[in-house]
Amino acid sequence: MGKMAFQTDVTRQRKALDPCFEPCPIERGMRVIGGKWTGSILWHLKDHPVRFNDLARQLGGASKKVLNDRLKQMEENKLIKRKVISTKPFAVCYEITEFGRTALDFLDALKDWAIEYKI
Amino acid sequence: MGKMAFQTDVTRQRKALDPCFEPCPIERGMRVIGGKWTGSILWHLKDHPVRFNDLARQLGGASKKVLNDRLKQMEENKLIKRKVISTKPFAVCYEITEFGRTALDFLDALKDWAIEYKI
DNA sequence: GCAACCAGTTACTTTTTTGTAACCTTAATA
DNA sequence: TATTAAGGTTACAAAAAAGTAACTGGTTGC
Repeated sequence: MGKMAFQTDVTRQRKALDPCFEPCPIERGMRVIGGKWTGSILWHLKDHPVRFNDLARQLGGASKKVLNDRLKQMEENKLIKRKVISTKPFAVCYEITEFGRTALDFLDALKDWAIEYKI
Repeated sequence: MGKMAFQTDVTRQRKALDPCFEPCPIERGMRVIGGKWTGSILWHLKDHPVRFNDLARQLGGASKKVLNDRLKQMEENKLIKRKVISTKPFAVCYEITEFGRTALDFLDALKDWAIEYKI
């Protein structure tokens, strides 16, 4: 109770003493892992690398453009890595990085939560 | 290896056998908890109910409209509850629900993750 | 030769989300 | 009496995200 930064009595309010002007860690984390498809993509890569068109097929709803945008953003954020696995028949795969793996625990928790509460 | 739903040999690809046409649990969960400000709002309510304008001040960056939109959406999703605590001087507060509380563990994990990896 | 597959890219439109500013009613304060 | 605060709402503009469809260029199989 003593740690409250403002009064919450009904009749009178003080100004908040500690507004968070910059996004807090939860907000920043969400911007990395919370984008549409981001979690799903990471989840699909957890067991083995996956190739672009396979990913597109597995993520039924995402267009190539959106998928490509998201993959690039995730590579920038070091969650995944793009690898050219063959040049003569040109082939690419995407694999999860060690850093990407650090997010799997809580994606797993999110998955369980969504299932448990029928979201 | 035997559980793979498609071949990943370099030269020839089969169709993916199990595309997820509807969003998977991770995706659905993100749509509930992953919206901009959603996590932060829930976090600010975890210790005690907070009033509308206090929330607006604490979340420095969010406008009243955006905050209001998000609060309504969160109430629809049963994460929070709006309570009129006084009518003569009209006063309202928002409090986290039991269901909302079930998301706190995972938000906590996200917060630690964001801090640990300097996101 | 022709079609199909790979891994995208490009241009464009549509939709969704966010932000801005003004306005509203009631109540209390200076 | 004028101002401020609470808890919003409204109309509108701007920006961001998402979707569509066509197209590329190389390779391989029929």
